[in-house]
Amino acid sequence: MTLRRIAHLDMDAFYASVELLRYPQLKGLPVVIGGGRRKIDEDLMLGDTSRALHDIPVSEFPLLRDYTGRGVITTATYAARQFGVGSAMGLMKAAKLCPQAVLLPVDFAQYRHYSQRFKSIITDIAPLMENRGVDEVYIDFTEVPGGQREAGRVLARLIQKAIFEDTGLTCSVGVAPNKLLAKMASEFNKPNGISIVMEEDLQPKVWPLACRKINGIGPKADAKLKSHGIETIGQLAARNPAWLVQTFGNKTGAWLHDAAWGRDNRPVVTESEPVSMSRETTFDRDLDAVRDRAELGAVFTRLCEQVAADLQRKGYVGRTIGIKLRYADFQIATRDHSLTSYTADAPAIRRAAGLSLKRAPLQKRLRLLGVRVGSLLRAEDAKLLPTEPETAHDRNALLFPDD
DNA sequence: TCTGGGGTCCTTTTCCTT
DNA sequence: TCTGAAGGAAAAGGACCC
Repeated sequence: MTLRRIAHLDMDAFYASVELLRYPQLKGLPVVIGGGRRKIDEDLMLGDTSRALHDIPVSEFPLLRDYTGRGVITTATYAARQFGVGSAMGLMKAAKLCPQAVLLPVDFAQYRHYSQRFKSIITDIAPLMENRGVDEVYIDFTEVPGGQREAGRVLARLIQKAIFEDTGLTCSVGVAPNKLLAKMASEFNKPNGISIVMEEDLQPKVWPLACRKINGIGPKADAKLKSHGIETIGQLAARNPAWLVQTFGNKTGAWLHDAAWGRDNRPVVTESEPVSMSRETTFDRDLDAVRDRAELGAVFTRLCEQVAADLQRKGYVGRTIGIKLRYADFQIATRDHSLTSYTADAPAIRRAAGLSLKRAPLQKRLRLLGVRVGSLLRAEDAKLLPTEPETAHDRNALLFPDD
């Protein structure tokens, strides 16, 4: 009998593990990987190619105590977590808790490299794989030879072993009848574990868990559930679906009910097209739209150039150009503007983004500025479309001088 | 000294057209 | 010509995830 068997594979402490492959001398020390400002890169003597990375003495690594500026922790090693520092914490706050921690810059190129490696190992064994970011995937075991043995445990073990032998990295795998349960299962046995969940495990294994463990229930939904006395998934499952729909809306209500009963028929999707691309940056200090006009204009232009370059490199064009502002008080405003034709051209994006920016409130000081291009189309598909000339109005829409 | 960056998806509001 | 309903697209905001 073929049962639907879906696996969720999650790399264990991915960023930190990759860094420790490069810098084994840091093993066991508190290490924090930081929300990257260039200063950390300058501090770390990566430019010195005369010696191997593993020969850099621990004493030469930058420390959290020496860091000044904005940013958050992306990952902290277990040794660092002992001091109470963890993901999403401000670096300045973390420096108080654990000043002696080594601070490494986020190195996405490196993580992407290892990401591609472990994913290609997986698809060699099981071709139906869905990407969920750098360190996570779903895999459809159902039709893979051996995918049914021990309800998926044998194949999960094989994949784990193949990844470890090639990269030295460990991962945790959950195998279940669907993505929802597989995602939960992969957390049951961390690190380097395998967890098998069957339909009949719902009540004993899943219902006692907090609602927050359902992928898709975040802090807001969890607080609302709690306000109605719903703490566990079992308590959620016990609620009348009509009441859930009435309280949370049509879509969310029905979804909450299904999720609590372990029902999910989403397929494993092997490829998908991007919907938008964006670039954003947090300033070293909050900027004033008037007084810091020149600086803002320069950053604005750079963001447009970056997102245009991203589009061109990946072969996409878009027609909805938007901006995002985060004010000093952390309020967010977005504005966007749809063009009549598709573009990946930096000046065109800059003009359209300028139109959007003109419509946003600029009284409060700004903490972050972002530029986004949406309604994407593959560049070669867009060539087939008729084009309309831009209007003079669009052309004259410069808010900030171009440097 | 709080709180990054890059995404997706959903809901609500607004605006335009019929 | 005015008004209102209905529906779709675009815009804005928010929740959530890695």
